[in-house]
Amino acid sequence: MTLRQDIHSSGIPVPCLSCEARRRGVCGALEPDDLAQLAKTSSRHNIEPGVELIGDAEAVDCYSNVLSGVVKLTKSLSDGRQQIVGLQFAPDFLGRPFKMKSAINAEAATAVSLCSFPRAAIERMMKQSPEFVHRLLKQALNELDEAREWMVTLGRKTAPEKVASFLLMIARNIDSNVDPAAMSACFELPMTRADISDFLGITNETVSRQLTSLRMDGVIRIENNRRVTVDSMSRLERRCGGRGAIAV
Amino acid sequence: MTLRQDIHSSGIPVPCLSCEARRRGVCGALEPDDLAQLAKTSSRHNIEPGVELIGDAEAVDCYSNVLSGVVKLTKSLSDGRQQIVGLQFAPDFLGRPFKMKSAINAEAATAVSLCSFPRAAIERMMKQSPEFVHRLLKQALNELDEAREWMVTLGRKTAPEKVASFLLMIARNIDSNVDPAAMSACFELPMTRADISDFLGITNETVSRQLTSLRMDGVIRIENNRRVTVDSMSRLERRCGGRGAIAV
DNA sequence: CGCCACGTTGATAATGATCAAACCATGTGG
DNA sequence: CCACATGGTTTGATCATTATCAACGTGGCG
Repeated sequence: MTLRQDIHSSGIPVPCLSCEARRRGVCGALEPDDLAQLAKTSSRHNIEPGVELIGDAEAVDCYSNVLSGVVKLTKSLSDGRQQIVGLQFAPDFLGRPFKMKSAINAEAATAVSLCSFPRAAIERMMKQSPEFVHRLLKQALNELDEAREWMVTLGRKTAPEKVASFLLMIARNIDSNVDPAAMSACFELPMTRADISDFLGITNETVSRQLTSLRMDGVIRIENNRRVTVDSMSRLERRCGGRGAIAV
Repeated sequence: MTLRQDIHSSGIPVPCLSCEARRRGVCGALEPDDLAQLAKTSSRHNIEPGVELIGDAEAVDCYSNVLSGVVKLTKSLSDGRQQIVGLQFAPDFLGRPFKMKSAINAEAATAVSLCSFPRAAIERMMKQSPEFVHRLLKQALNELDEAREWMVTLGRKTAPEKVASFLLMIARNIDSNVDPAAMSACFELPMTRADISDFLGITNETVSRQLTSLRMDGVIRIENNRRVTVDSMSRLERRCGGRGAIAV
């Protein structure tokens, strides 16, 4: 009864109540009315690792919130060389407004759950809720910052620095319960060595070598290929190359 | 007479009348009233090459439209390694909404003219004009696409491919009067070899070698270090590595 | 004139790619 | 249960690309 009343008074659709996308994602911009309208057309999906979500040069007919898991965004050259140009974690918004065709490929790196909306529903929401567009802008600018951060890594860091930077980034994104100042962290890598190499612009052999090098030096422990423990975050940080921004 | 009436009825501020930012930039989103309001606080500046526009970790107190020239956005590691993470041409919007401090450095690569607005004016415009936010989103997404395109270049292309890709990008951006299908193009490089190397994640020596290699092969001519003529666009394209997107 | 910043060219070294083989965990069918 | 295939991973040997170091050219400018 209390529950029903809560729902009634707040007007927030039940599946949205505990959704991360409402707390930190784009849905946080929406009034209960808008949210209810959007929720009517939404659908949840559980995706297996490796499944392609958006094909390159494919028409985009839906947008999604990432609720859990990791999605990798890739671009490929015609001779097969591939580059991962972004990773999306919950509660990121997946999809490219204003473009009919996607120029990138989205694929589930881990098991992923999505909350998907038809294209038209998102477009309507963009028309009727300025705050929603505002949120989309914020997310786009964050992704832009991240992309540029990785451009520095791709263009100017050595292989050891690249791998260290990658581990640090994953540690900070995957395990949100680990606070940034923590001494150590333990987590599952969300992708294979080959994926990591496509992310860092190096070969999987080099990734492997750098990981064993970090292991030999006692910076990390590798439990079973995927599971990694960082014993000393500060030592890992020191291997990421110079600080991103020049100290003031 | 007809002209005066146009101006009067449209109510567009005089300096904005022939401004590229109104035709293709963010100001195109604004109604005459908004435009007039914004124009009151705007100021134009001519900047010399090499002048820093936004310092890393510096408070951002104004936003600008690029009216002419090229602005380079850079990020640096503390040991001096530098990466150019973006180039802005007219009529791009310069500045990072929602953040007090810039994480990147903006510097005039060529002579640049700007139309600048105080921070508060832009924030007000974002509140009162949803269409303006809409445009900012579009620009941010375009910059994101470009950044990701360059991630592929940085991570997966060889030095010769990088230099060819760079020339192609410049040819397409600088000389907007050259239609994309043109056979040849002639333009001024907007930056030094060192800048180009910071953009491509290679050394200036390598840039130089690849340029002479292209010159030897008759793909380009180098008039005087800065001035370049591409004799055959198609041959240049063929040296950029596989097509960005896999053909359908 | 000679300085200075930028650019080119050459010789050598190092980083990371490539090729190849072995390894390991996992799942499958005899 | 074990042989065996499979995909991902590790490790080693060798090679290629590109960085580094150094010298020289060139054009503008006090």
